[in-house]
Amino acid sequence: MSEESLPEIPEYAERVLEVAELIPSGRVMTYGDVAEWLDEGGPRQVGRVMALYGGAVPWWRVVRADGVLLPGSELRALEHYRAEATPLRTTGAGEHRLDMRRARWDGGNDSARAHT
DNA sequence: AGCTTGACCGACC
DNA sequence: TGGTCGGCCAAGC
Repeated sequence: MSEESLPEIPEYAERVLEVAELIPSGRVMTYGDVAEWLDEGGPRQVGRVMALYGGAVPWWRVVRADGVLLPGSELRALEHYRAEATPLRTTGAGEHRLDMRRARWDGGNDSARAHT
């Protein structure tokens, strides 16, 4: 029998979304990191998935490697980062960017991480 | 069957 | 600090 009659979401996409849900509050993962964590696809594939189905998960926790806020949803993202106390940094132009060195999450291996 | 596009990345200058 | 270049992988036209 058929499994689902709802809009078919590729399994790869479901995995990506699953990882997005795993990212703890106040932390972020890059598109590339998610792809590596899944050991499949690439940053662009993850980006595509997020563009299509990201609305169903904490999309603001999946970001670009350079820490630039999601174009078009910067304000929305910024609100979340502030609420979650995600490490941010400000550029010379006064633009808000993520402090990737501190905000980047390795996937659950940071239990003993510490440094201020 | 080939070219363009995209919520990308790292290296270089 | 910031811009450019080449590489990357899949979907659309």
